[in-house]
Amino acid sequence: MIDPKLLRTDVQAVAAKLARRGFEFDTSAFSDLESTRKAVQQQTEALRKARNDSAKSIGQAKARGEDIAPLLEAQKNAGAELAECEAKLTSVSEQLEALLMGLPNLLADDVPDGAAEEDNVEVRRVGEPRQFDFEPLDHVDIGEALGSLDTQAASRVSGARFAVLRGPLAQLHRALTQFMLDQHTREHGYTEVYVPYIVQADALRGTGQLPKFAEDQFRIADDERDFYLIPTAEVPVTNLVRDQVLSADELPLRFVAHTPCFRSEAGSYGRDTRGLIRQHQFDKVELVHIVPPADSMAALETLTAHAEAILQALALPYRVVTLCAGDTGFSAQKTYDLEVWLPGQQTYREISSCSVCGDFQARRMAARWRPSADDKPQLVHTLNGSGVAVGRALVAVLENYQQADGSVTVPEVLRTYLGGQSTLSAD
RNA sequence: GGAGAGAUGGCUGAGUGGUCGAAAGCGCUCCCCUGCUAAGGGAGUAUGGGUUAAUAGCCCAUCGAGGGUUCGAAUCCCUCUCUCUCCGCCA
Repeated sequence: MIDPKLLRTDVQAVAAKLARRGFEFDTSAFSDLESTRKAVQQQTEALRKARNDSAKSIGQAKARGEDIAPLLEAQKNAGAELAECEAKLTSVSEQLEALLMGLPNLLADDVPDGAAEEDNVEVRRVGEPRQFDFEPLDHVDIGEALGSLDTQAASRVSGARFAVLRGPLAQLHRALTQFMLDQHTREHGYTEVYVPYIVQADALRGTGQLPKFAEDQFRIADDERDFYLIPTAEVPVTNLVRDQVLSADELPLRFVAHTPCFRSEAGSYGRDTRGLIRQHQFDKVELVHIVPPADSMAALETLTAHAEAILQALALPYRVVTLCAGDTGFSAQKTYDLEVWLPGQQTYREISSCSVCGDFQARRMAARWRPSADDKPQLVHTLNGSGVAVGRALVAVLENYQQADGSVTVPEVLRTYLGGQSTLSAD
């Protein structure tokens, strides 16, 4: 959530910044609502004070043993007006809240202009795409040749956009996950956390998926319960600091979690229908930082470097792009995408997205810290990034390490996780 | 699933329908005293919001959450959530 005080003091500046995203902010609607809120709140509080004062004097009169009947009589109708005002205040506050919750974060100043994906700016390329002396296949063909990727079985069980991995690919998938977790915990100093995969709406509101992106979520609701499957570990992990006041020596917090992620992919019909690229369920190793405000921009570089380290260790060629204004996500101030080279598709595809959110999520979930014992609680800054998406890493390994005979070389760093195997091949 | 107990400020823990935003203790901060990391004395110490130049005052709200009764609710009533104990079941 954008700082309401900033909106009150300089709504035009906010509108101008939001316009960079292509977001049209109706400033007059906001200002009208806000001034109504102010008037109604002041009226309500004045009425409450009057009620409190008179209740207090009734109490005092009674304590002195005086007759309070006339005082009670005078109070008789005071409640109605207050109740009316309170109802109006509630209604106005809810409208204002809804409006605020629907506003995306303000972009960092150095985010490049642009409307969509093609306007993203490449920051650097790392690694050289391999030269093949044969026509490289895409991961679906490789996986099926290995007898390890079975989309038909998945569709029998669960329908489209699911996959079943067998044998070598299931193991490679597990090896990748293990490797990433080990790298982040042992080399990068992260605390591994295991978190719920099912959360309540408040958690999703905290990180920004709700209320605006309800159609992207998988919801589990019946008469008694209402849950959502997590679309990313960012949700349960970032919400670990919900309603907390952390002390300065607890920061920064760096969490890593491996979880499945569930996305409805509503609105992506017909897109990436082949293979593992876009699934309803996929695994991801997620990095989350909780930092003092002054450190958040530097932390984005650090976090991104940690994600890159995974691709470097796997010797996968990739590039880093800064998302342009129009492509940057709702909660982010600034985002770097890591795009891995996929020889089978002759293109770079997103495999990680690293974002700094400033105090946007922290304000939504009241995540705070106290710089020193004398200070008032202040909002922390939050960051998250994939380190990295496991399914897409699997795709990248298959396509980059494929051999002419249909086998797949196992990247060095994964071999210890596969019992020393150096090659995956069909039995 | 059955039975019971509980939810109060950083922590422990009192609390009566009215001067309770809340005793006391601990912790913490500052000051005083003390010749030495002890003891003692004093003051302060929740969060959010409004107003404001103000992290000064003043005002409103908050004693798990939401409703209700009342002139007035931490205190009474209802619903819900969570925690703990015992039994059952279970990976």
